[in-house]
Amino acid sequence: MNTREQIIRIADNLIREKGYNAFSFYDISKKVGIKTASIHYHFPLKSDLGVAVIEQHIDNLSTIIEKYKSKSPTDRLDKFFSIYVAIKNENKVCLVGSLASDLNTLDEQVQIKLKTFTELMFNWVCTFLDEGRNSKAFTYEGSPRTKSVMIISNLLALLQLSRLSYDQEFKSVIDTIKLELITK
Amino acid sequence: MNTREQIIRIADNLIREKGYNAFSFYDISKKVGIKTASIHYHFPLKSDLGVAVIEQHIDNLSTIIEKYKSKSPTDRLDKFFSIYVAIKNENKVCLVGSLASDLNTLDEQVQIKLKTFTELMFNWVCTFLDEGRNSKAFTYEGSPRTKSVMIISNLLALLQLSRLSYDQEFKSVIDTIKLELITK
DNA sequence: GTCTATATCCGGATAGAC
DNA sequence: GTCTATCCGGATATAGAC
Repeated sequence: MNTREQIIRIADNLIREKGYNAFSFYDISKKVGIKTASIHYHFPLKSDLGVAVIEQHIDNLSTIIEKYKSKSPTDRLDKFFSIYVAIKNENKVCLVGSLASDLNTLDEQVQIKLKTFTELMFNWVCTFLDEGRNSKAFTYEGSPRTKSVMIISNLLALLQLSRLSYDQEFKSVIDTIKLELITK
Repeated sequence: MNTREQIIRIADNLIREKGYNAFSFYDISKKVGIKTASIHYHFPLKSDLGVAVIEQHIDNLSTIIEKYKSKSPTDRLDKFFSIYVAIKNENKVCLVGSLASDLNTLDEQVQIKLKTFTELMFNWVCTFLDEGRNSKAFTYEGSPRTKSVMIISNLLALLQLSRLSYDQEFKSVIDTIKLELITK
């Protein structure tokens, strides 16, 4: 992994651990082992780094979507859950949840990129919820869009609340979402 | 409203608009019309102000809980929703959602107070969900605790996502939560 | 209770040498 | 591509006058 990629990876972790406005180039410099001025060579502005972090997430999710596009809605749902389980295991929050709270303080480019990423995630979930209902694999009230908002909301907020001592509920929420979708 | 209360009110709004680490004593000083040094007279440390903001929320919620304690579970559910609708109308996020993202950067006293407030909210929702199921007003899968986590998660994250262009879903999510709870 | 003045620190950002 | 050195602005916080 080259320096640029290292910086992105560390920034991503810091954003999801402490928040966008609480992480600094100095934090990164310590972990990468270069000076803050050198980080500016790769990313002139902090917002350039912010954009790059989100683009990395877009790339990763795009790869997952492509890889799972011919799998069953249930498989895609499980993959979706596994993304959040992984974040839970590192005791962080998801990127959207972290940046959404700071939205009004972000540069416009970062806001726009964040909206692109969020749309991608929503469209993916919406698609497999819709297919799943058409194929009778899933049952739920409301439109696929509304249901996707509800499920993504559950996972996003659950990560935030987990750090506030609602740890033990994480698994049961996922189980209940699946139960509601599949049994009825 | 005295100066101290004004400061708390403005800080609350700034936290839910920009995030804890993005608001400053200077922001408040402009709105109150006093200098930053004067704010330190009322709240020596920023964390003292943070604690006071949360305590204000605890007081407000306690009043609501008391006022609604003999009302029906459905009435209490509607009151619960109305809290988030009000926040939505001011285009902000809720206190817990805002502070949860920055949790690891908050002083211990602020973290502890935030946990107290979150517990109060959860216990309230949990109580009327439980009573509602016992009285056959509500039907749902899972424990009252799990369901309360799911519903609070929906609202908390919905406020965050609303600012990212999922505005039009706000009402339909609330409608769907009610539909799922009440019809089946 | 509010002010002026100031201390101190931290963070983003730039210039220019190597 | 990384360094040293530096600038600048912003933020918390304190001292002491009024």
